[in-house]
Amino acid sequence: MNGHSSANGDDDDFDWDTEDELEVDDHAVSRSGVTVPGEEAVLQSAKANSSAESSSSKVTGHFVSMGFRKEMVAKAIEENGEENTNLILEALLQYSEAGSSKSKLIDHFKGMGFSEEMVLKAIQENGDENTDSILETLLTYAALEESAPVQHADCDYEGGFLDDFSDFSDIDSSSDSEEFLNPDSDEESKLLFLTKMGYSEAEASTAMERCGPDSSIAELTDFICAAQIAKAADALLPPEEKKPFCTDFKKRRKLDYDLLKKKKMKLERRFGDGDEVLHLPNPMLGFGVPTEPFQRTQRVLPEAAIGPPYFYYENVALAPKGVWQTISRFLYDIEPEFVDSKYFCAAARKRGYIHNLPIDNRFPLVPLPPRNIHEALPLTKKWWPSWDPRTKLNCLQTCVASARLTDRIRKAVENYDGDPPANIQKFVLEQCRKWNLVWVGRNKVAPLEPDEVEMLLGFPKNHTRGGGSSRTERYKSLGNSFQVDTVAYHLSVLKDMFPGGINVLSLFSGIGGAEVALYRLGVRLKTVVSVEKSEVNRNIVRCWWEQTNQTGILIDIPDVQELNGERLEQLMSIHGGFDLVIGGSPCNNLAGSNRHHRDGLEGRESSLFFDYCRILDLVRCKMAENR
DNA sequence: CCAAAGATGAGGGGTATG
DNA sequence: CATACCCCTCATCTTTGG
Repeated sequence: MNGHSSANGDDDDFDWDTEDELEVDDHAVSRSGVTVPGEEAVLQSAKANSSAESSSSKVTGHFVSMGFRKEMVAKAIEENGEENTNLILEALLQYSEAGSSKSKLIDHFKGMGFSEEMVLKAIQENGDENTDSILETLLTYAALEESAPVQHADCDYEGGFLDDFSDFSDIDSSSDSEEFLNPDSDEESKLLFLTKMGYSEAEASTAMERCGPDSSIAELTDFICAAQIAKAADALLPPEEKKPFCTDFKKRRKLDYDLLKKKKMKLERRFGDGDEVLHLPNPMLGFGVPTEPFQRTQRVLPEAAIGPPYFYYENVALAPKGVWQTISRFLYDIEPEFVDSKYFCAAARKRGYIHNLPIDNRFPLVPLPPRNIHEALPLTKKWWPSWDPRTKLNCLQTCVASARLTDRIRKAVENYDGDPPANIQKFVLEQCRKWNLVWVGRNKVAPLEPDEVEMLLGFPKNHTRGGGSSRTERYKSLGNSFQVDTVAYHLSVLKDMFPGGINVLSLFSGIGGAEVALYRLGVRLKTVVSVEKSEVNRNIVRCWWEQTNQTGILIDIPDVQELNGERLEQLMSIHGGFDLVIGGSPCNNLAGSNRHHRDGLEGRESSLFFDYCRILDLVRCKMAENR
């Protein structure tokens, strides 16, 4: 996780570098992929280092920047010499505290068919945090092995690039280099800094010329990256795919980026052929829903998956390819249960759930919520035109339609006495489906009100209302939440098992979907430790907790990073172990509606999934110890 | 008058299904 | 091939509160 984790504070604080940082990641991957055709990658970079002035400290710095302790690195270098960074890395992995999770990562990629050597190399280049980058690098290696070797002479930048990138990637989080990022720094110091980062003087000065004297270090390195990537792309891509030179730097950068993205997709498709594909069930009934006859009451859990504690993980079903395989792999290879909440309420919500709960003797919350639009929103029935065939709403999302759109629809429809012509109907229906609009008057559609969303999702009315929550925030929090009836159905098996109540660790709690589900099931909440970064959401849960006269204790923690082994141990010794670890990690880098950063499980927010795993592992270890 | 919070509107593509 | 769908982000405008 990089320095400014999304778990604390909003992204707004870091506007200035977010985009660049992400792009640099991608550049680095593709660049390194091209400049490193064979197995000498590591040696090569080591050589480049030793030719630099203070090679030993640079090697040390490199590994320290990867998150290893300085003493450890020193020990590893002493044992293995500084020439073979591969050996050093291996040694570090062995005695690192994070060794277990790293070897898990290595195993993960080895399981995908990559050689250990390649995997280690890729991890070394990308760090162990960004598995997507690692995968991308591995895919590039694989592609390069297949295709003709790339000429080395083509690239002037090979000198220590790998290590330089690691150094650079560190700049954002290392406070003592902040001065260099100051756009006011004078030209000489910028030049010096760039060369210190390993770029050639020629590159640095070209970049300064092109970007102007006021450009920041970030802009300059971006430019250099783009120049390098352009070269790399030229070498990699067949001539017909080359784009004409584009003078607009930003545009050009985007072009290169898009090209490489496509390339990656192509590779993944080819590479993924051998892999098993995880299909979403159709209809999406999971192991069964209360309203349909299909039901599965038995399954065999992998040995490693069996609790305590019970755990329950949720995320969007329609994630990019491979994401659910990865999630499942990290959660003890349990088969995900994909369920569409349209079988529980009047709105669709396709989600995947991975849990180790029993699946027999489930029961639903009563009363069963209305399952079509007219029952859920009776006032719309009067105005619903016969040519709108919808009976269910689409997924309730975080944003709602603009007034301008509903106005356009009104104008389009009110021109006609009877039914509008087919093309108008098509347009209106398209927009209604896209924005979940309902008919609230003659020729009048409208987005759902927040309290209607609360009802559809199974929350008490006004659950998110007031207490400092704005309208937009309500939509956002609700859109990011559980459908309570669906989750409650899965959790219902706990009721008989824990008549005295349970201790819950609720990660990424949001507005408390899990807590509300358990409460509505009649499961007593003894202790709830709730981790949620949004203060507004924490207040919502706190208010709900107090007004429902809970007899247990609610502890809220704002930052998931705070929940380390020590803190967990403390909590568990005071309150007893946890019976249930529950949470849905952020989906915004997985969700289809995200136009900008649908980066997969390694995205800035969605990568918090790995914190879920980390914490679950810690709880499991401590629970096993105390048995 | 200003700054900050809130609301608004514009905006693409991956993945599955037929 | 077309079609449907998706726990969305960003820049900009508007409102609020001092």
